[in-house]
Amino acid sequence: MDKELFQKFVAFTTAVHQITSDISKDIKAEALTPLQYKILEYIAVSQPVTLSEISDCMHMSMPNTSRELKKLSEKQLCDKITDPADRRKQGITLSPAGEAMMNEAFQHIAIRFTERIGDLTEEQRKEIERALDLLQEKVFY
Amino acid sequence: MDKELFQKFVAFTTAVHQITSDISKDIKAEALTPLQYKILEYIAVSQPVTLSEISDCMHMSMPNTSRELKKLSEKQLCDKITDPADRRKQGITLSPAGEAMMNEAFQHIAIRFTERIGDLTEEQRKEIERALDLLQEKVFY
DNA sequence: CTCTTTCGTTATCAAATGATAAGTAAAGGA
DNA sequence: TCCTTTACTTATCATTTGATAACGAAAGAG
Repeated sequence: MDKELFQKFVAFTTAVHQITSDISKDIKAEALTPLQYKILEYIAVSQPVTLSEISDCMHMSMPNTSRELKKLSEKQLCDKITDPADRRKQGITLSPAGEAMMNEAFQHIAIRFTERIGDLTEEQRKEIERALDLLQEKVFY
Repeated sequence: MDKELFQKFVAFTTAVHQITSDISKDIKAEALTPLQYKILEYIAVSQPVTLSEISDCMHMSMPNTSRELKKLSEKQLCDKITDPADRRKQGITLSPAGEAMMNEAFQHIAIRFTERIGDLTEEQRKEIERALDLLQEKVFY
């Protein structure tokens, strides 16, 4: 019953949400809804992905997932490749245009991130890296 | 241009979003929309708060903020108190019922958090606490 | 070859959220 | 006093997102 630790956890996750939302606020590029952007982000880091996986991880129903993915395909931002081993499944990847868009988005985020930690020493960055590793391994796995 | 650090940052924030969303998935209690829940969460940690502050921090327009807050008031989950020093302003707080609801929500989250870190030693928890403090101070401030 | 299950689609409807225009009331300055 | 700005409200409309029913096509089991 680590009450203090839990409170820090809550405050921390709140701060992470706040900062990432600030940092990527006006990013959601050309003609993308917030949901669509999030889906692209997910595809970008988990490529290749199946529709069911997106549906599970993002807590959305298959029909809605299918609809949004269709829109993304129509915008030429992602590709669907039917799995030859099981033709019901589709491997979804970013298209070259999708990669380009996400790279640009990540670059904007990278710039703001750099501003944020700009005045830290090399030693402090190492510390931060260790902290990130630790938390990701023990808490956010 | 700390590329590796930035990549860890992205992976980390993604993981935090993923885990917090998993952890608080089926929480959004009785007759609350996701937005309304987030607003309550914000009020809970920043009490008392003005409408403009909510509007700013949550990146929503004043009219929409006003509308959602009206709904929350009608549900008796928060109170508005006109600032006697400037009667245009309203200090918004959780009502007793709102406090109760958020406490319950936080307890559910606390339980899942405890499950998550249940098998760690006291020493490891101290480490985690230090890591949270460090990151919050240097990165997510 | 049926039967069932898995993976995905299409269509449709309802609810939540975003955007904008117009208005009120208090505060503050000239 | 009059004018401007700030804080918030009300009303309205468009878009996004969520939920559900019904369907198709491939895979796997018996």
